[in-house]
Amino acid sequence: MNYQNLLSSINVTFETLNKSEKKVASAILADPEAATGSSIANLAKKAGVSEPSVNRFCKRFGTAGFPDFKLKLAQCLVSGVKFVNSNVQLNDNVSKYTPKIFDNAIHDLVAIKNQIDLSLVEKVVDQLLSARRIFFFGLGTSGAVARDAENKFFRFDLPVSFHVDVLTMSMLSAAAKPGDLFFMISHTGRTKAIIDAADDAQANGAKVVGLTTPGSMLAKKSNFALEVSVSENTEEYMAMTSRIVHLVILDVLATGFILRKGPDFLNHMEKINRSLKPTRYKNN
Amino acid sequence: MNYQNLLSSINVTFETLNKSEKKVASAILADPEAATGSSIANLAKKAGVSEPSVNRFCKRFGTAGFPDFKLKLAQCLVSGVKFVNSNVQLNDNVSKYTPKIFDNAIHDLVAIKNQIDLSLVEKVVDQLLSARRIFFFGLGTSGAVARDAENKFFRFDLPVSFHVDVLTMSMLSAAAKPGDLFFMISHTGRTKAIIDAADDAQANGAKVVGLTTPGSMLAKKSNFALEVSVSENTEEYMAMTSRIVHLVILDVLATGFILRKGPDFLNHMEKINRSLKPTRYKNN
DNA sequence: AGTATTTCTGTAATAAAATTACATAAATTA
DNA sequence: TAATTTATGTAATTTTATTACAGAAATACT
Repeated sequence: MNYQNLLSSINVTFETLNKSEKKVASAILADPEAATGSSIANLAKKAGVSEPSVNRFCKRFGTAGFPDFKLKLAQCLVSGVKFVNSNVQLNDNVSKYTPKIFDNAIHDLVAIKNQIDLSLVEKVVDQLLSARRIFFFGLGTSGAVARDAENKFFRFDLPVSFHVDVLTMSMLSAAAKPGDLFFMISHTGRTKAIIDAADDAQANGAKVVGLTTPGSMLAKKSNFALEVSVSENTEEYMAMTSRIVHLVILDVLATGFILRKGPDFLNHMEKINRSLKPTRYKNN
Repeated sequence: MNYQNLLSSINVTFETLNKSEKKVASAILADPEAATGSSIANLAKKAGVSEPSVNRFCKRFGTAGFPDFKLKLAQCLVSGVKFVNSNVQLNDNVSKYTPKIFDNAIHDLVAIKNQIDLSLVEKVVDQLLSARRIFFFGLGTSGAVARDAENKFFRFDLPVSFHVDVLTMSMLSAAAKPGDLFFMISHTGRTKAIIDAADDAQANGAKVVGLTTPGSMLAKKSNFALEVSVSENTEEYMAMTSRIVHLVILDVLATGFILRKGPDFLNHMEKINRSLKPTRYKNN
């Protein structure tokens, strides 16, 4: 049992628990923080079960006993993986919604970190290295991600551009050539302009990388689909964690690119960084 | 006492401790992991002191007692361990650097989540609510953040724009008026164009919010400084976690804004979301 | 349906752990 | 050196957790 995910273990196995264990689980899930601070008697009372039931519950989840359980629970709370009850509610105040927004982002990053297909990352880095030109396409929120990507990759000494204009996308994909890499960013993976451009680019022999939801239309049409699934219900209040994950994945790809280029390449980038000096005031 | 740094607090204050406290401190520092698992009797024996001495030690460091101390110690170990060894190395392969990039982002989000000044968040939300116009300014990486912010806030039924052009920034800040809100995004907080614009805007009676590094020039010049300090050395390979944190903070602000507007506002936003439907292919 | 068997859960006893009150020892000050 | 403060340990008390066991509930099997 991985104690980093003690809370989610409880969540996942909830239905398989028996009556009193369910009561204990509910009491803990309702307020995990509080659980780490309370005594076994207290928690038993809160859950409406006997103390030994709580103790048995702890052992069932692979801990030595109640104190050990509290310890592991406390640790798993720190790492921020508190994805229980982290939906923003209409009556939340600032001290409620703020950690929730953070927790959602953290939770999804942890999840994708563990799920990401490393060999696929490697393959996409290969593509980036061998591309003759790179285009980043994105609309709406993903437009900002595309812009961020361009801001990173233009330093790599090859023609990179980002586009948020559907007409430009049409023209570029119509004029695509082998050796071109079209990097399509779309959370839904259903944006018409992006899909159409992916089709055209591929028909013209260019390669398409899709950064999108698993199984989406874009994922299916991409030569390389970087699939990112995030928690639901972050959209209502527009805290879309998918774009956060997308940005981090682009960081990973950029890092992979630099490492493959070798140490000499760091000099090239240092040159670029130095150029920023005159745009800044000196410290203090 | 900040329990995130319990271990380093012990380290720092070590010399000021008295004899038996030093013994306890040494025993804990020698093997903090073990300390989290042992009983007070055990630790007392290991340190060569009495049990109440251990108990007093715990209270001195701001914890309720020994069990509470163990809990906080365990928590600080979790975040501390991750902090070590998460720098990308030149000879890292994909399975090494990928989790490191994720861990850096996760670590910083957890840190800021715990540090963020909630009353300041509330105040900035107030400003956003009462602003007549909102401008997001950012350059380079922060330009993408500014764009993302605009993409969120334009839905809020008030004039919002983002700018990445220094001439436009000059003109807008020169023409600033009371009621205008200038939201300046700059990781370094030393970008000349941004600082100058902040000065001008403020001189003209507009309010300035700065999203930047603690104590930076921009922080000092802002009416409201959202200060974000992130781990060093994420810049060399350009995985700048600061922008990730900035985006999440903007999510928090947007969420705060919506919640303050009340449930009716969700309808307004639903209308906006519906407008996207024809731009997308149907599922499957 | 009714009995047997297994699984679950609580009570009460026991054990372990932590805290407190107090007394003595050490250090500091006058 | 005596007075006072501070530090530390002993022992008692209290709190907390665990165990052993018995009765209840659920399940399986005639």
